[in-house]
Amino acid sequence: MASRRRRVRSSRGVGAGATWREDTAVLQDRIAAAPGRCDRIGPGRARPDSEPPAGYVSRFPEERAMAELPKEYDAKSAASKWSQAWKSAGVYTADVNDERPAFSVVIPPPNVTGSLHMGHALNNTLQDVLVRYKRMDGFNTLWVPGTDHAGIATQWVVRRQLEAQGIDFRDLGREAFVEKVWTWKEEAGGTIVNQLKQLGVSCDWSRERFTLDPDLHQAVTEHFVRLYEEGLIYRGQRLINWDPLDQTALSDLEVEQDEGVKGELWSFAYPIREEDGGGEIVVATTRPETMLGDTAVAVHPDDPRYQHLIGKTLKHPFVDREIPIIADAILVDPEFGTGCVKVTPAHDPNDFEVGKRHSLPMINILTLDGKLNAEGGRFEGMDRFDARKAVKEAIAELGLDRGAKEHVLNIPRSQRSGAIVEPMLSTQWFVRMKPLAGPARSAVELGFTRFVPTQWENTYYAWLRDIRDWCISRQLWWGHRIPAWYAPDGSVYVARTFEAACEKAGRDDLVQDPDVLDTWFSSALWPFSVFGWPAKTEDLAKYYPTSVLVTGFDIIFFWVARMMFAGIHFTGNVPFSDVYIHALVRDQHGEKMSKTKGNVVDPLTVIDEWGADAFRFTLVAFAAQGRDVLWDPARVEGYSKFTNKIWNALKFAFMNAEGYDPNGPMEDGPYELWIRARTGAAVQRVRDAIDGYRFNEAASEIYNFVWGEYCDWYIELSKTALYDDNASRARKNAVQHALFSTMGAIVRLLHPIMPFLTEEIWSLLPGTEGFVATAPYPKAADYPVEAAVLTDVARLQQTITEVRRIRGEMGIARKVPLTLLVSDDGLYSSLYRHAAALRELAGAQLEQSADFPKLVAIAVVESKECAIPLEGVVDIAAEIARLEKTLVKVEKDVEQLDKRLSNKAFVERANPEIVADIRAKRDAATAKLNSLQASLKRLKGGT
RNA sequence: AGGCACGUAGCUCAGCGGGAGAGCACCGCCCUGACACGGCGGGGGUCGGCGGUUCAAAUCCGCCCGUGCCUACCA
Repeated sequence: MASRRRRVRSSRGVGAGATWREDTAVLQDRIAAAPGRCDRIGPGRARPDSEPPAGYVSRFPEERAMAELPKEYDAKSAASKWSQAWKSAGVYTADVNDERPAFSVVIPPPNVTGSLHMGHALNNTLQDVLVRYKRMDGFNTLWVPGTDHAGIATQWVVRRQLEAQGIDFRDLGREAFVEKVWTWKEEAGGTIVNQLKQLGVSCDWSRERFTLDPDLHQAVTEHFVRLYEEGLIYRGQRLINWDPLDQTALSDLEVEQDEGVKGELWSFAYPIREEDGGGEIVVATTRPETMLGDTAVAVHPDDPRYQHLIGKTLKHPFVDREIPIIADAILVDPEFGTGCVKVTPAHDPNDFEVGKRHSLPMINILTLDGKLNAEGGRFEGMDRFDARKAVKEAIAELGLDRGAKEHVLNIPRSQRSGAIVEPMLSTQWFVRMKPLAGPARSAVELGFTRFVPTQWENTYYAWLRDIRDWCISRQLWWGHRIPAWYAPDGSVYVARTFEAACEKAGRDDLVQDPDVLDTWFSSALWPFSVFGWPAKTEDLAKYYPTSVLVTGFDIIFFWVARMMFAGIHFTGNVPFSDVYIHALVRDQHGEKMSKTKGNVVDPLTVIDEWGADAFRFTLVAFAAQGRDVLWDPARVEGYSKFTNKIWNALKFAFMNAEGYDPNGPMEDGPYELWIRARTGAAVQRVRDAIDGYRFNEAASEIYNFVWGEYCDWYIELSKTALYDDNASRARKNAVQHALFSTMGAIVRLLHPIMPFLTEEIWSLLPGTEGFVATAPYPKAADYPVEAAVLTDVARLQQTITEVRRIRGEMGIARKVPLTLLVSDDGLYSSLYRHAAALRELAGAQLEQSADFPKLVAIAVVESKECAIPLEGVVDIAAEIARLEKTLVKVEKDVEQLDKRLSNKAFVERANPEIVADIRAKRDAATAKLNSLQASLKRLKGGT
């Protein structure tokens, strides 16, 4: 609630400001003016150097004065500005008539009661990365958002609110209560949706759905009725999981085990009837009160200790009941305890099976709120845990207590309420799962749906293999009412409407089943109910099956598997081609985040502090396949610096943009060719990473390219031309163009991860049109590669690094000018063209000379010696020390490489390319070694 | 009890058959005309242990030890 209010206020604040309305108007005009823009910017074509790229128009610098560029990137104002702009331009509204191939995703609908947590943030950020990428890459892209009505959770929220006002929800009555819930939903249900918007997700909000929407309700009814008609839904008395707090049945999945709880295994004696010879039989239990529902004691048929007792009868100490001693080989393990087991068919799953095998009476001893009922005799009306104590005391009074020992056990609890769940005999609705599980399984086996990472397929198979029938009725008021009606005689009529049921029954005094369906029963239909199924809508035809489902492993059973069988059963199609399973977000120490542990990180706080872009980038960078995300606050801070770095690079481009004419002549130098080729390589790596759902790799590729290549190298190299008064206009123009167009590629590449920053920059870049959100994603083919330039610049980089290392290791200040002497002709002529860069980046003046002075520092570039005269710069001992240090390393290298090459087996059997490669490395290392030794000798000889 | 992951630099994690990597942290030097939310350079790991396969293993296989999770559970 609080965050919702905050958001409303802030957007009003922005709306009242001077700029955003104007911006929006400009953007709208641009969009109107540029239809089909996506197809124009050169995918697959290399740009001739003499021509400006498509999409760049000449309106610079008049419209882009430097004064407009703020000193720092303001994440908050950019976020609200662009959210508004995207919304009013309808950027994320999919057009069903758009002929391009579809890429569609349905959101895992968060609970309508929910508020955004790290899991949501990760899940939706990853979806948004895929969706934005595909939208830019030319697909008719649709991301359907929505929320889930979350039966139990929502009912509780409103129930508690009423209780706070002193109202018992039961007194209100069903209709009034459900009305209250709807009111609550309208007022507060939008919280999580608004929070998602702060993340910057590009959902099509015009298609937002709620699992209780009328047409989705129709889908649920259809689902139920058809399965019933096909005999796949039945009503029956079964042992189910009962939550006495919420007073509803639960499915097996909604029960969690509290593991390793210390308790006791308590033993007591059942007296054997006098007629059967008297004596006693000792049984043990962790739930003493259940003895009130015992209808047998079982022993193993082959157990010699008890064989004579089989068929004899026991006298129940508290209730008027005689119970038989039976033989059951399945239930009883003669090695455990006394080898005798009390049997309570109505309150234990194994005992239930025994009860069926031996036709035992099944006596329910509990009321729906977990108290003892009339079957409890003198214990009637007691709470189950009070009764447990009372039974033990009463047994002791009778002298039948046979002691207790410590015992570690698991306690089943309701996932929602936390209450201890009781197995209870109850009449409920069930889905027969076996016939549905088969196709769901083979659809994955046959590859119609693929799990990423693949390992999750095993989990999926295992669950479907051992699947049990699904209890789908819930004793709640909030949810999809079961479409079943009862006649006064108890007969059942399942139909789509009351009228249809009446027609079937031939009477009109039918009463509808009071129960609602498991929330997941409606979630199972989500991938097609959102498109209007069972109606044959255009959306359904265009966007179903969806392309990918992105979700956490914790709901593979709850949701993924159920969508699979529902989708296959009703549409004949798998609901999605890919299922990308991401991990859980934990804290730095790998602990699951939980309120009780107090280690919860609130995504909204992170967004507030560092901005949505840095937050999203962090999540993506952490999202390695098959690994949990360990949240480290320091990383967000680090990535917020990344946004700053990009912003400053942009500033640099603008500061040096004087005279830039995108349509003017351009004369590319080697660095322009180099950065273009490197851009293409980065584009390919990023695309490959996203295509393979390797999100973290995509993030780090972009990061390394922007920081390590564009900023650290290209910007620095660009200065050689920009600061050169003798450089021609065409030369400078080419550099300016490379600065801007590479930045254009960077923001397009990065947009899926950092939508706001990139949109902001796109709007400032000269010549761009429309939104980056709909600009074409870069293609590697747009960036020509000249291999010679790559090796040439790599050589330069190596040389610069060598000089810098010598400076660093010898403590030579940056200001002290150095001379770099190169003797080798080839190396010299290669470096000669980069003399300016050597001066600018390494502070070294290039000279050719075969005659090195005595006092020099030696740098080896591609096995060729270069020398830096140190006369008057540094003392000789320091250089000797430095060279000796290097020598040790190189000696080790040579030794290792020689060792491998002297291994005949390696030379003969290894891949020849590898062997050649190792030889080359050995030769290079040897050359370096020789050179170092020679230098050392010279230096030492000189003293 | 079964199953699945994971154990790599102080921390968080990439790499998963050819000479050990990133970010942060750490140590030097530098307020160089985009950025000190910065630049340049550097130190640091017998890749959990033991065996095996291979010319070659952090990388594949087996066992063991630790950690986490999932499923099923003994009254």
